[in-house]
Amino acid sequence: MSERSAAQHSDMLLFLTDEQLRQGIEAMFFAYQGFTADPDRILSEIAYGRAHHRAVHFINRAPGTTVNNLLGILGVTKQSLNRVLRTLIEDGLVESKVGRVDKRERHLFLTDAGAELERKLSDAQRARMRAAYRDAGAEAVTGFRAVLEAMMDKDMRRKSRALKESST
Amino acid sequence: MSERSAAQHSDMLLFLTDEQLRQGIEAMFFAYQGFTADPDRILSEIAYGRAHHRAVHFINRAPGTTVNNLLGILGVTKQSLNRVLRTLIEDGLVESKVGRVDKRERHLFLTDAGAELERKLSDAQRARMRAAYRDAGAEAVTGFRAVLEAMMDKDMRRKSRALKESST
DNA sequence: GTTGGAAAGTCAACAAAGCTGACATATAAT
DNA sequence: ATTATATGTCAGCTTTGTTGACTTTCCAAC
Repeated sequence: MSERSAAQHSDMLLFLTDEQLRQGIEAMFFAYQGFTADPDRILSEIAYGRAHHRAVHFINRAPGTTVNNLLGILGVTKQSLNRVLRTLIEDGLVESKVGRVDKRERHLFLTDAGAELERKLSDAQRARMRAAYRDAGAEAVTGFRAVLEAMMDKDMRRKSRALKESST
Repeated sequence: MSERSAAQHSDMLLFLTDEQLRQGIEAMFFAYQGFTADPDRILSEIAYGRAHHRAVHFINRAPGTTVNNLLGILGVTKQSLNRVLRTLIEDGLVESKVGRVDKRERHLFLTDAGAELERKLSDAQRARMRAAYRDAGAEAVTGFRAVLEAMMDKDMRRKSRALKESST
């Protein structure tokens, strides 16, 4: 291996040094704080938490989804989800309809009020995401998405893709 | 504006559509699950949680840091951090030394056992990050980092940079 | 030099949201 | 008929966040 190609080689792998990886880990941590900060502010005003946000987000994204399906996406237990869902239904933000083909299933929908909350939360979150995307540029966004995809667990990647495809 | 440049223009801005932004938001959510999955598994075996991981991580990163400084980095209340710190000190993973110049301050250090846990956790997390970086490639990593930076709150970006510089 | 406020840290009590386990009900599948 | 699945619920526990009250220490104004 010539000196030149050795240098290129180490250049190419510089981003895999422990220090670079540590910085990536910290960036992920700090960025996630920012990512949730705006919705969290809105939620705290109405005595809801992040768990409510997640439920509302994915019900909006896949209207009519079943409880079981939502469980898989969120990666929590049914007891935990149920508590959140119960308050959302009581407060008239989510509607639960018995399945027509399989009556054991409950299909979840946002009410108008639920859709309004979803919009408010996701407007705030998208605004930050949009600003970040714009600052970083289109190419950076492609890279961002590629790394995030590669960081997911395999089954989460599947779920993420299923959601993307369902919304085309 | 010619048709061609109009097309280019809309191409360039395609990544700012609501649908693209939503996908970015979901990717961030799913990726964060993966990001924390491996350390979480290790932590659950020893009856610790994510909060312990974060404390140990940043004490390792900035040995001798004060409680107050750590508070700012983690973005939690001092009472919340104190509980975690107390168990870590009791279990002999962290050492708290009264400040010499200002005796109100406590300076935090990892013991050997603490450093060992930190290594175990961060090895697992870095392995995933390394795999993601390798899959996505060096260019993607640059983009990834740029978007994350842009997504942080301003003061978090400052703290993140301070940490990076301190470790050179 | 004393004192009064600010800063750092600790203790207590509470809340959100995760978890396990046990059990009920309705429906579907065999 | 029996068994399996989807959902909901109760009880109780854990982690990790919160606020409020308190101690110790420092510093600056008087």
